[in-house]
Amino acid sequence: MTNNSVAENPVKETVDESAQGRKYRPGRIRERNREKILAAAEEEFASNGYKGATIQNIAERAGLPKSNVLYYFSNKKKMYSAMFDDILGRWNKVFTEIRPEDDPAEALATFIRTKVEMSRQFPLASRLFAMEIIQGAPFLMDHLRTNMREWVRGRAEVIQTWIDDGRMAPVDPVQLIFLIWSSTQHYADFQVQILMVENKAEYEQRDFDHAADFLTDVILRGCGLESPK
Amino acid sequence: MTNNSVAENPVKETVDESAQGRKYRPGRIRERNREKILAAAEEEFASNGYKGATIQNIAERAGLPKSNVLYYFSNKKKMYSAMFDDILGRWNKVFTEIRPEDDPAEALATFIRTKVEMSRQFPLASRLFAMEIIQGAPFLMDHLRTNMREWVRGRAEVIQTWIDDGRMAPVDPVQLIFLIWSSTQHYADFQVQILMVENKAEYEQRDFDHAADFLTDVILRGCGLESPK
DNA sequence: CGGACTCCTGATCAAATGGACAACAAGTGA
DNA sequence: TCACTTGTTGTCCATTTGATCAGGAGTCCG
Repeated sequence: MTNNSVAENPVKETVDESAQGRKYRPGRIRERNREKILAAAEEEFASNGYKGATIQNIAERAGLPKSNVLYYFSNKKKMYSAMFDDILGRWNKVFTEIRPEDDPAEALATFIRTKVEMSRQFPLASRLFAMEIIQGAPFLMDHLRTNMREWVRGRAEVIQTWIDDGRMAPVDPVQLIFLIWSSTQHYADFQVQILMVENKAEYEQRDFDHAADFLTDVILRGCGLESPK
Repeated sequence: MTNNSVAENPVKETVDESAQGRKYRPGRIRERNREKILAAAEEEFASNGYKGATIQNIAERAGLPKSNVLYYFSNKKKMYSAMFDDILGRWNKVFTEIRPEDDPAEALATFIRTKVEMSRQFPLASRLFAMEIIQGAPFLMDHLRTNMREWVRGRAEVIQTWIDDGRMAPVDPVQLIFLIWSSTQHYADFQVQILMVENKAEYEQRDFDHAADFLTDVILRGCGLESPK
């Protein structure tokens, strides 16, 4: 019936549907509980996938009775969508702009570092996104088709002008974006594997710094650029 | 009770537990149905995750009654494990060996191409693996801790000797393996996203060739190497 | 053909789960 | 304090799902 909001407008402010026609301003209670629930939902959905996650578990993680959770999000699907609205909103605020007049090396380095930083700050978001895509993106299809496609094309064009101006090696710009995307995302998504292989219990800040250094170094050189600084 | 075989020995021949103490040679029927079921399981688990997958759906995909599926794999967990045994076995057969005396450029190029080819040939396997890791690798933990760790360390050592001999730029070998891993895996795991961004309906062979070319080009140059041939 | 084993499957069940609902509590502005 | 809105929660239910089981069909071999 009410179609999920992610598909329609991924970044809009998510107004809770059960507050329709209100005359009172919605108190803090609403906001606070919404946040608690969404945070719990991120954990639960990331650990078990959409179908595997249960409202009961989300409720427990949030420290609320199941009925109360269902009061805020009338069903599982809406909760999942609201969660992605949240995530995509957070991401969009951080996503780097690049311009033709920027220095290629610096711009790419910033992009890489920003994405690694996002893997550090929002690992759950990254994993949720990955799981959605892997499963065929039933909820994010529209977002990919519109916003994401435009985003990639925009950056690719800029990179292409850099290439045309002989400011970097002639590499496929779209592939380059995928490369940066995947290699940075990897630190969040495959955390367990990385930790296991390196025999560590958990990440430290310097692991991310080290990763970012390595990636900028190799990828920039791979593009015929000198790492800045 | 019977612990999952993946953890114990990822590559062993998976003998079906319900054929114990047989005096007759197990007919082809068994083998054929096992394969049908495991293929169906790959699809179903990859689409819905472990918890989201249902035996009923797997049965339908395999064209068998649910009871029959449960005759071959007495429960869901064993089916999931058997599936990973299968996958890891397939992978291990393809996994590239590298030696100190190899040419770095050629060895790395081969590695990259092999992994891209695996993304093309076994996209479901790749996605299943990714989902497992993202969800914390409850089933593959032991595999990561032993086989995978050794595998990475072995290759990293070889790469390090290349570096020590001045045959390539001094980059962190383990990070380099992660980079290759993630960027190649990406073509299978994020297929939907890539197709959507590039506005294509499905992959063609040349997409993989193009991707492999791009990755070898950029990564090798990033390691201070010339692409071979 | 007959026994021994493998293979197949419909019926059945207990547990889990998404969600509806109604009664009740708390907050809010006049 | 009153009227009205928002928030809370226990109870209940239909469905789904993993798994069991018993009986029967098919296959193989002497």
